[in-house]
Amino acid sequence: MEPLSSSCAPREVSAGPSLSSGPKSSEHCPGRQEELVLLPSSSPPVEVASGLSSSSAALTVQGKLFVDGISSETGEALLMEHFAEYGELREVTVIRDRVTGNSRGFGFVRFVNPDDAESALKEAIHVIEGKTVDVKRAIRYPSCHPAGDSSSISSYSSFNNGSTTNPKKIFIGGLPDSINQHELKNYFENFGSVIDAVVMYNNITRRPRGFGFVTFSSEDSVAMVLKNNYHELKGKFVDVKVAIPKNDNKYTNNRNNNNYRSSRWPIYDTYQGCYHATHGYCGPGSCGITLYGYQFVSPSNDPRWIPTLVTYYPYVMGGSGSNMPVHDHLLFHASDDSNGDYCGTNGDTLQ
DNA sequence: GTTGAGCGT
Repeated sequence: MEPLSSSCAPREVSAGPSLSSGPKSSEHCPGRQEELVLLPSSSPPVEVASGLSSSSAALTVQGKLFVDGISSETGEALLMEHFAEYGELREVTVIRDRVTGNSRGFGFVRFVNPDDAESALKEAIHVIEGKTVDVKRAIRYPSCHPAGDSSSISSYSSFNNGSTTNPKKIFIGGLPDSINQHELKNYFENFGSVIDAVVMYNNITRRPRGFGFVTFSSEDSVAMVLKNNYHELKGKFVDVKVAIPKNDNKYTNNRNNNNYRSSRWPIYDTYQGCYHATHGYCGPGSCGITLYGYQFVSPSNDPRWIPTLVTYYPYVMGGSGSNMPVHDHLLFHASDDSNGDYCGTNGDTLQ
């Protein structure tokens, strides 16, 4: 039997003819070109665009949106009718099963003017034929991956392009079953512009699995979110942490052993840092401190420091302090030195 | 118990 439709047909990503990606970093995907369209440097001052400068923008096709969850009855005409409200379209496609011709429940629209796509993305909710659909930037997956290895794809859409600092994505555990992604998004938009919000379901039972993810356009939002120890959604306290990059071997190796959940200091842990309106976030990682599980104390003479509880990963905590000994539960005092360094450092008081 | 599904021609 010949496979009728390979789910993994080799897809060549054809680089655009004249894409000058500039000095943008592409460390998130070693060995790959930044072949996809980047937002112009003169992007309009919309928060969504600016927040995507280093991550999602590199994976998206300008002006193109992925529309998921459309009804099986929804064809190109209805898709077009819906999205034409935002601007002129250059492409509208409903993806169908090659054999049966049935809609696979998603499609693509591409706007002539990418700004129109941004407008559509800003819409809180899209309803087509009475069905709430999920509208996101279309992502071009760079190539096919062997079964079981989706690591390089996942490193695109999650975390922060492989960057080990300043995460933009949070994990929310203990979600009430009744919550949907729009409610999740609404809540977290109190902390900044949300690029994506998902509630995870069991694929077979369709039951909610009790957790989800929210991706912000700015890491500052994550800091703000984590500043609160408690978040209440639909009457239930939920648990918010920095998302572990999925399929990242650095984590999954450990995730599969007992340390992941049972050890005192698992692969990641929570520490206390500070957030300051002017100086920004401060804690291990930004201060070069390799300690974790300690308390970070803000300068008493500057009330603008806000304590913040942050989940972080030990391996992230390198930098200038990577040769420091590792201790538990140490008390640091932040200092305001002549360099304007408000962070706790080697020279700070240990108690 | 609370770490991921999903995107083609």
